[in-house]
Amino acid sequence: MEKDLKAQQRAITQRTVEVLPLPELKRKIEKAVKANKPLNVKFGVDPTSPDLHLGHAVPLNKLRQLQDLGHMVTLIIGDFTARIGDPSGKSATRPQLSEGEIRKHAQTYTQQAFKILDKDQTKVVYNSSWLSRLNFNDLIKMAAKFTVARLMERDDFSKRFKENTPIGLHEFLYPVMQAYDSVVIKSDIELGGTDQIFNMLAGRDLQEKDGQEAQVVLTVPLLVGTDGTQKMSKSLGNHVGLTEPPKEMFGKIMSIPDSLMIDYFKLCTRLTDEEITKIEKGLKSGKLHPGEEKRSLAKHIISIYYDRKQADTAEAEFDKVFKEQQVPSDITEVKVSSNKMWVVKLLVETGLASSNGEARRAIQGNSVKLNSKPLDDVNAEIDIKSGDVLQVGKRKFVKIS
RNA sequence: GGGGGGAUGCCCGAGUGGUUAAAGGGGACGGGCUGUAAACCCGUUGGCGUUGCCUACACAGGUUCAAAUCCUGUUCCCCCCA
Repeated sequence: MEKDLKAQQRAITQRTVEVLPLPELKRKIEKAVKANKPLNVKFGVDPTSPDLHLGHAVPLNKLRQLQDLGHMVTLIIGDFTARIGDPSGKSATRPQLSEGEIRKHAQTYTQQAFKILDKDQTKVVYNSSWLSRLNFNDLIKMAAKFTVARLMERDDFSKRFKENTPIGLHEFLYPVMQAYDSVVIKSDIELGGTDQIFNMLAGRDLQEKDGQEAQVVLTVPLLVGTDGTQKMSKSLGNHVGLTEPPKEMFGKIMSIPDSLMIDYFKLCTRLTDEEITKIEKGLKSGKLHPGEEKRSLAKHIISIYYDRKQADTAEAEFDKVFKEQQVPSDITEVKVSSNKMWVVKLLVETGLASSNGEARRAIQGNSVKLNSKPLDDVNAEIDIKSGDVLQVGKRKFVKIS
C-alpha cells in the first residue's frame, strides 16, 4: 500500500467532483495506512445493459486507481435492484428486466470491467444474496428511516411529480436498498457518478443508524456522450463501447465536439494532470490544432483497450476514408440474389436502406455511390458484379461478394 | 368511492367533420462549409417499382357521402374531492 498519506489523499480526490465529507476520508486513509488494512471501496452497478462504454469506464478507472494505491474494491452486481431500476436522473419509470437477462448482463459486465480493474483486488458480490432474504418487516423498519419529504427533494422525483409523470412506490425503495448494500458489505468509501449522490448519502445514514462508521462518498463526473449534450448512454446512441473495434472508436471520438475534449482527456485517458493542462493551454492559445489533439485523444483511448499499433491502424483507416475519400479496407461483404437489379431493391437487399422509400430518398438526396460513382436515377437497373462497392453517405459501405 | 381532464408521427406539440400523410419545434439522417468539431445554410423524415395506391392520430365498434376531429365501450395516465 502507498504509505504517503498526502499522496494517497491527492490521488483519491483527483478528478472527483465531491468528497463527502473530506475530513472523514483523511481519517480513514490514516487509519488504513497505519493498520496496513486496505479500505473497502464499494461500487454498485445495475446490470441493465450488456455493454460497457466509456461512461462506465470513468468510475472504473477511478477504482483502478484506488486499487493501485492498495485498496480493495467490492463490486456489487445489483441483480436485485436491477429489477426495480434506478430512478436517478430518469424521467420515467424503467422497464423491469427478467432474471435471465440480468444474469447474462452481469456476466458480460464483469468480463468487460476486468479490462480495467485488477481481479485480485476485486470482490464481486450479488445484492440479491442479501436483499432477497429480507422480509416485509425488515423493509418497513428500513423504510421508516427515510421521509417522503427527503426523497422528494431529489430533482428527478420532484420534477416527475410536478410534470405529472407517475412515480412508482417501488422507486422510492431504490435508495433504501442501495443504502442497505453499504451496511451489509460495511463499505468505507462508495464511489459513483454525480447522479448517485442521493443514493450514496442514504448509505451513510443507514450505516450510522446501524451503528457502523459511515462510508465516505466519492463522486466522479458523468461523461457526456458523443452528441455533446447528454450523459453517455447506450439507449441514447451517443456512446463509445469498450468492445467496439478500434476503427469505430476512432471515428466516434473524432466526432465529439471540441468543447468536450478536455473532459475526455481527463476522464478517459491516463494522462497526468500536467500533460492535460498543457494541452488545454495549447488549445486555448491556438498553438495546438484541435483536430490534431482529438486524434491524439482517440489514440490514447484506443491504446487502453487495444494497443498503440491498433490505434495507429485505426487512424490510418480513418484518413483513408475521410481524408482521401477512399474505400475502407474491410467492408462487410454481402451476397446478392441476382446480378441485375433495380437500384432501390439493391440498397434494401444489401441492408443499406431499410425500406424502398428510404432507398429512394437516399438516391434522390445524392448520397448513393457505386464504385465511387454517384447514382442518381431512382429507376435504374444495375448490373452487379462481385467486388463492386456500394456506398450510402460517407460511412456506410458494402461490398458485393 | 365521487367528479373532471387527457392519449396525435422517434419526442414535444398544433389541429375540433372535408383542401390533413397531418402545422411548428426538437432529434435523426443526407448534402454544403470544415478538422467526420461547433455555428450556419439546404434537403429528407409511414409503406408500396410512387403523377397513383395502401396503412395511420391509444384500442374496439358506431354515426356520416366524408372522421384525428362526433357517439358508445375498453385500456392507460393525470387532476380535484373523500
